[in-house]
Amino acid sequence: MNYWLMKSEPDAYSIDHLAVQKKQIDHWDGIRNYQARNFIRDDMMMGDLAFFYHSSCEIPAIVGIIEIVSSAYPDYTAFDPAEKYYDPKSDINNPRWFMVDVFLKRKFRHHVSLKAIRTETELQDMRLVQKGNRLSILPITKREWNHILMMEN
DNA sequence: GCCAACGTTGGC
DNA sequence: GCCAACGTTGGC
Repeated sequence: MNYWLMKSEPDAYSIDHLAVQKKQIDHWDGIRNYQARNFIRDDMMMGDLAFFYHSSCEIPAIVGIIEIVSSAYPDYTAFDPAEKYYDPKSDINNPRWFMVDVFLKRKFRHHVSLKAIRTETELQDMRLVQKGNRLSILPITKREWNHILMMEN
């Protein structure tokens, strides 16, 4: 059982987009970074929990909790030239990119902003607050997970 | 819109 | 394998 943080730009896909999906389940597509790909393909497991993080927006923040409800499978949007994240180098017989399905467990009553996270001495080791971090999938320790849950209240 | 920090690409 | 050029991410 692992903990993660998963980033999405709310203009492209926010937690409310997930909330209106049937059964509140959707696929998490568009990962086009090898390190993030390796995390979801090799380390992510069904039952893992993740924070849903809004990036590149007015108030970057953790906005809810999602559960991983599939194992990793090929990201089929990479095969479709009409898709934004089409990648001609991803072969259907040897897929380069993967995705998982996620289920919305709950939206936070109070968002936990990046700004607030930066002020917590207990969270200074998080890659999220370190300089130059661009990874869209980040592992989180149980200690960090619990601390952020505490910050919500 | 700016820009720092990466990651990727491709010539050599 | 090196590295300059280029593209992207994401906070501010």
